[in-house]
Amino acid sequence: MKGSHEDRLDVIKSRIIEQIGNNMKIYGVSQTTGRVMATIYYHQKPMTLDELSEEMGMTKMSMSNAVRELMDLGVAEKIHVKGSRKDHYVIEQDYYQFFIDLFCTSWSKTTHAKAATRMKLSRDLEEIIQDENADPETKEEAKKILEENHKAIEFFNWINRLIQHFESHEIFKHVPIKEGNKKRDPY
Amino acid sequence: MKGSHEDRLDVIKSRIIEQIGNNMKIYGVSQTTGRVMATIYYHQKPMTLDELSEEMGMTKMSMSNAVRELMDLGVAEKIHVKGSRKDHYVIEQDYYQFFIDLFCTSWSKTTHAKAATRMKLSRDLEEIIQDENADPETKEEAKKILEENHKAIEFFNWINRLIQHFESHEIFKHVPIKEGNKKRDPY
DNA sequence: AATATCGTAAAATATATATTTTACAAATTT
DNA sequence: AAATTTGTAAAATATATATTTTACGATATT
Repeated sequence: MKGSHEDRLDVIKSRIIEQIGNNMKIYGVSQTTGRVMATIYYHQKPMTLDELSEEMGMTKMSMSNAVRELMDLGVAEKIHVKGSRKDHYVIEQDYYQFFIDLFCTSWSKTTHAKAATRMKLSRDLEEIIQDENADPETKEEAKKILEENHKAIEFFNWINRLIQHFESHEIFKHVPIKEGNKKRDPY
Repeated sequence: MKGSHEDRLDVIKSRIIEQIGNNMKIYGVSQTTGRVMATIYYHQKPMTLDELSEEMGMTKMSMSNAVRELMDLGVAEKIHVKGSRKDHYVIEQDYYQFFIDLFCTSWSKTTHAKAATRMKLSRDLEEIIQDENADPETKEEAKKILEENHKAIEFFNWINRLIQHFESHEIFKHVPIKEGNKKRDPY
């Protein structure tokens, strides 16, 4: 009878971990990576690749890939535990900061490069528009695209400002975390 | 000489479309769907599946899948053009509204269901905690998970409020679109 | 009513992604 | 320095996703 409760708890835990794995897919990370993240989170202590491998029944290599992805996203950190040769990994504990990290990493990754590309294309378009030999119809279309490009660049700038709005936690002033978690304030 | 400018314009156009296709991947839509979206957008007129198929060099079936995905995300709309039997598709023209549609659709899709699951699990945990036969250690862990669950539910609520913050365009008060596009106001 | 057109479901194929296996360099212990 | 352990790259395999082909019902046209 005693064991059945533990079993139920394990079921609950694995369902939560599974759910988080699915959730993470919208952030653009693979299900496995999401599960690794959740596993470390619920373990409450830093974990090694071998522990993860054991716990999840997958190869160490997969775990290595997953934690790298998490570190790239800025939500996992490699820490040294003295007495052990193995790398240990910890996960951002704050849900909101976690969200911000994921959101901002994936967004800022694109905007800069994309805006730069657009600007380059805008210069090409300008050339066509300036060229006197260019066919008027072509020029007309170039102008339209140039305008679109301008709008796109403006939009990328807005995204950047939005990222800042989140990173600076300004957003919480306008969409407050209602109750609890007061300790996040010091950020 | 005249043709070369047109060619250059085509290159620019296809690069932009390609870029948008890549961009969209972070929103969780496939590259093809992103390209379809960009193709319709830059075409400036409603497009049919056959036109898209022709333009993109892919089967009509693929186009059908893509536009359905876009409609599910709330960024494309099927319209009737009189005189034609074929369905025509249009794309949300406003970058910001487009962003909001994508963001909110993908987020709200998860939160409701996920919060419900968590609440159900919380009730299961309560049962374990209340049960006098349960092992104290197990109870302790159940309490911890229950608390985590509570935090998660609170977070989902925050996400919902965040979605509202975007859908209501409140966000623009705090992260304004600097210049131009004044016509968006009436939303 | 017969014929043609349109859109999409279902099955088949092709492509991309995830996972494991194998191999090896770098660091650590003996 | 030899042997062991750790983490990861590269290649091989397995799995999932995207795309096309085929087939067919619904609607419109003749």
